[in-house]
Amino acid sequence: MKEKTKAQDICEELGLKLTPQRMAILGYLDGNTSHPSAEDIFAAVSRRFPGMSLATVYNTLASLKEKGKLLELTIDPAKKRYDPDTRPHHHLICLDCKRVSDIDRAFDLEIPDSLRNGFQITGNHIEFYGYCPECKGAAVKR
Amino acid sequence: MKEKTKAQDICEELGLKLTPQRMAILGYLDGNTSHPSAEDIFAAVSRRFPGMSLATVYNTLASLKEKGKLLELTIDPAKKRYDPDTRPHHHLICLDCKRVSDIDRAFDLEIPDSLRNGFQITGNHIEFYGYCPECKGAAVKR
DNA sequence: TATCAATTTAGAATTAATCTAAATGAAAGA
DNA sequence: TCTTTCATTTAGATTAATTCTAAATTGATA
Ligand SMILES: [Mn+2]
Ligand SMILES: [Mn+2]
Ligand SMILES: [Zn+2]
Ligand SMILES: [Zn+2]
Repeated sequence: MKEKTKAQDICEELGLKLTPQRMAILGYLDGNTSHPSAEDIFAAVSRRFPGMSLATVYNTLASLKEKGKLLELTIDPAKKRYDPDTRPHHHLICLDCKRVSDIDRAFDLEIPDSLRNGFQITGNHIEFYGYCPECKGAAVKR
Repeated sequence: MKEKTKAQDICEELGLKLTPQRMAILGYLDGNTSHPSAEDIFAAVSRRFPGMSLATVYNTLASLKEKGKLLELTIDPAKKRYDPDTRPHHHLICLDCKRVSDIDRAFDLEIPDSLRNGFQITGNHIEFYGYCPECKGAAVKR
């Protein structure tokens, strides 16, 4: 009997056709903690799958995001970054190289009604800023 | 004797020339809690100051940001938003209309070394998500 | 195997933001 | 007040991320 990949599982669960392009993108994203941009994903997947279109990457990311299988991060001002880990967690971004790292810790972020400005709050996300191990050595220019 | 505006004070402090365009932009930003985009600022200031260039808005925002007199927020995925309140505080964004509101409350966000992934952490910012008073009524579509 | 809607694709279009180079003008000194 | 200079403004071109379009392809179903 054939093994069923996690990529296949996700497509079946979401009612999406199993195309080779999707398999490649989902395969690349599975367990990926690098928070890649659309271009990053395109570059990586194109290597194994020449002829693939950047539009397909955007299409696939849109489907996954819509179905709640992918987070779109706005932490990098230059471009959107994507995260296949949809569990609630926070992020740390290097101000130099823009590397994004996970912070797996829960915080108590209760806000009294008096400070909610009438909003109904549904979620939160903490952005931590700093310098990654590779960049903090080059502290000369700061 | 002439009154000195806050806009003038800021330009003098930063060593910037007092141009009418800058005065208008700084005047618009002073005390503004709407977290406007560059286009928002351009639209508002153009009304009182026709002929103004959008490039001047971007130039002025860049100077202010560089000198630490303005925060650039990446909370809105579509465009950068600006905040003349540079004191540390957090934000609440309406998922419908993208209105951004302040959260003036301090949180204890200590992270043990073991979870820092080798990063040197210099700051943080919490994004709260939800629905503003105007939008939460229209909860039909959710 | 035939059918058809979903998907992929290349390229055009959109949009936020940056860059360029020429014209302008604020400010400092004569 | 007049000159000079360099920061600033400006329109328009450019870049880069993302979205859109419409035609070709293909996975799934019968
Ligand atoms: Mn993550
Ligand atoms: Mn604010
Ligand atoms: Zn780094
Ligand atoms: Zn709203």
